Amino acid sequence: MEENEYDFRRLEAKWAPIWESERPFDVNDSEVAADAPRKYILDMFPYPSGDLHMGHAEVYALGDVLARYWRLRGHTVLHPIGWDSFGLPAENAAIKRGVDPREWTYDNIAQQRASMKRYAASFDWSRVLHTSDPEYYKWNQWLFLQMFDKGLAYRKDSWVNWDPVDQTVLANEQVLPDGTSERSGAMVVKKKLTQWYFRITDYAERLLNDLDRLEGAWPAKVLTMQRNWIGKSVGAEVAFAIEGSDRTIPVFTTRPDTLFGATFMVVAPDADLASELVSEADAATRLEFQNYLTDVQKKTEIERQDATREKTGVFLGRYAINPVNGERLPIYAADYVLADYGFGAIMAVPAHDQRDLDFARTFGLPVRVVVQPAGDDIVDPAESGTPITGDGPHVNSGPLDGLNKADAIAAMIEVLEANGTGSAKTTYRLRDWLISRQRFWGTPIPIIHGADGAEIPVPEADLPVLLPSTEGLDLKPKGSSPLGGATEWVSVADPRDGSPALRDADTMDTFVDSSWYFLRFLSANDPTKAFDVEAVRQWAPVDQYVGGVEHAILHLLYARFITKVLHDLGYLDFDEPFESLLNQGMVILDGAKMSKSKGNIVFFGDEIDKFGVDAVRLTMAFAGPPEDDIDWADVSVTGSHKFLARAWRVAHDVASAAGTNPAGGSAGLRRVTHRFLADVNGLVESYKFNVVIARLMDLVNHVRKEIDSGAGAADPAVREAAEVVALALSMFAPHAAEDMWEVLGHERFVGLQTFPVSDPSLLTETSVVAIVQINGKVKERLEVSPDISDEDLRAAALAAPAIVSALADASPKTVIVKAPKFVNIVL
RNA sequence: GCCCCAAUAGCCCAACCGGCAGAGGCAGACGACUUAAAAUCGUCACAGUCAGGGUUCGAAUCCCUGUUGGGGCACCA
Repeated sequence: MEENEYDFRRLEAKWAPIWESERPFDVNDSEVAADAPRKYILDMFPYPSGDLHMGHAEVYALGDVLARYWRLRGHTVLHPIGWDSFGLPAENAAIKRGVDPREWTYDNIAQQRASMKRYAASFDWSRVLHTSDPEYYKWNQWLFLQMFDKGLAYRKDSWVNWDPVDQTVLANEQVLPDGTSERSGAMVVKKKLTQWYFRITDYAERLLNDLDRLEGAWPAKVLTMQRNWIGKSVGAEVAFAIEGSDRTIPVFTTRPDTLFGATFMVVAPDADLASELVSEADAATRLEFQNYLTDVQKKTEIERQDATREKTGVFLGRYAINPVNGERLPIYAADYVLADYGFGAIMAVPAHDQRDLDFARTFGLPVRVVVQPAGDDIVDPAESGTPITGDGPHVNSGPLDGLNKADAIAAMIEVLEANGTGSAKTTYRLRDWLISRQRFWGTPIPIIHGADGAEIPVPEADLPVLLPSTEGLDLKPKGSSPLGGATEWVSVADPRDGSPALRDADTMDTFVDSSWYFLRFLSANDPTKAFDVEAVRQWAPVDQYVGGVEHAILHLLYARFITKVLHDLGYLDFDEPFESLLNQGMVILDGAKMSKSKGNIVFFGDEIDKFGVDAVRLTMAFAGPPEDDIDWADVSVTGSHKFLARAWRVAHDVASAAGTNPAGGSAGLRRVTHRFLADVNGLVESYKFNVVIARLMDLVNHVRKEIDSGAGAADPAVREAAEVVALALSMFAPHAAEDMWEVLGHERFVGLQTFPVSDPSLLTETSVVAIVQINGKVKERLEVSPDISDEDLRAAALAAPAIVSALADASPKTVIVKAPKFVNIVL
């Protein structure tokens, strides 16, 4: 192929080695001026399973647009990349093939890294990290110890989510709404196990409140999902005495004002409380309860969550005492009450709660109305089956009678507090983050268990606790960590006195790894600390984060949490990690998600081979708004390729010398060029990459026209336009843009240039077309000066022959004038 | 069931504070170049904005109702 034809293969072969050796996008902190404007642009790092796919192609194309944009705006941009390389797929692959997970992982990383280089994203390759490197996970262990020290990492015995396929526990966040594992797809079962937790619930209120600060900078959808997940609810805690017992049952309610309407009490069958209460009942009741509990535990999550199914439960043979009126309330166990929310027990107010009403109607329990909204058609809930949930004056409620809901709630809390039987209380749906996993390929938990049961942190000097060799180790999931089988590794001396002790054999959830990696990038090669506080001060928080919405809750919530913890520990002076967030959509095909089983996969490598890196990247950005899915069947990579060829040819046609003063060039073309410059910032910053490209195409069309039929290739305005095209195109198609820049006679690198400033004096038109309407219908177009006054335009419109004849002798009622564009004559 | 978002040309998508529905692309038709084709260049056509109602001098844009599609939540006391 000749050198004057656009050939993406030649351009890729030419520029890749130059970028590789010159490293234009590496950031050396010692060379960045203290007052240089900086941007930290971060793309979610990949998990190394196989080669890159089209989803990666999209994130890294879009992230790179933003990174390159900020360089064009004169910022020093940090744009790092690494690999999230611990995790189950490596381990499962290793088991299947009998190899070390390390091998599988680092082979995949090598492959992805090569593809990533070929993709020419402007990454700083000097800061690459892999979370499975001891140099990285050492600091994971350090983080764990910091949290352990503050009581934020702890072990407890609890019902946990167990994935029977992967044979490990899961965090709540990893269980899908249908009760399956987001990893293996298996139906998750509950198991009672002792596990490590991070105390994220301590941060629930801040995690919720600080979402307000992200309003507008994060997608509204993500904010909503996080708010839902945290699930704050405000109400009161009420203690019920139990007849024949010294203990009380605390319950949480959002409606303490309805306490006089409580007619029974329900505890979760799988809560310890239920067993405790029933233990003193008669044998028949105990047996009935046992059978019920067994039934409940056999239910899948889907069955259990079906709100439409008939309420079930058993009477426990015990009574609670209503603290405000002394009434005896029978206590039931029923599975519509959850063991791990609130206190695992509720007061039931059937008149005002659908679930309680359903239960009461099934079991023939009394229903007492205590809120009576105005209106004749209020039917007894016991009859209608519909509870009264609206506001209204309270009745049958002693001191609360006549009060509305808000006042009654406040009054009731006062009563409870005065009696010492309750208080205001807020609960959250969010539970503590279960971080231990019974698998090999993760960060070992740096704890030693003494013979006396003490949990002893591994001394910081002994970090990292390295994963043992897989030699002779059975990685097959068997319900306990494979590390437990590494006898030599597990057996250690107690740091306190040298007596025999055991290492904790579990590894950490890989979401721990990714919860702080953005900090590690800032000093990725520093062996002495997790992150450098000075570098953090310079770069963090992340200005722009780019990645998939599938991490809306998990990763983003955890990263926010860990950031706040590190803030509180004094390491960070900010407490939100990501200032703004862009969620890109998915790449799909023919309306469906690509999947191996459906065989509708578009392969990254194939597309790049066929059309070139630039065309694929351009297509990703041009397809539509970034948050929308891209149907690969709807886009034209060929079209992108054609445009790149067209743009590239324009640079070749330019006949003026580099440095030519554009003044005096075609005013029309200069106006288009400067309009583009005036608009490009706002467009990129509002993520309208597709519009930027459309405008760029428009600009190229104008230059083409100018070259072919206007003032010609020597017009300095043509050079000016071609240079702007090269600069702007560098955000999307770096090879083509870099080559254009060279052809235009400039020193490399186009990606390190800055946009010229738009000259406002070039933007104004010499004349504009004003439309004249009569009753909203366009009747005439007038060519007028752009700075015409309302009065002059009005006069011109009324004097226009077409208007005069259209009006005949009708006289206008109103004339609305918006100079210089618009006149509407209303009759 | 509840909440949120969307719907513009055959297709992907633009349209600022309400002011001529079109920036760009794909697909299409025609023409130039060519022995021919590809490539390239040029020209053209195509919708009245999901439906119905309202506000307004004027609505794709604001409000209401509905339809369709997408997403989130859902026995959380």
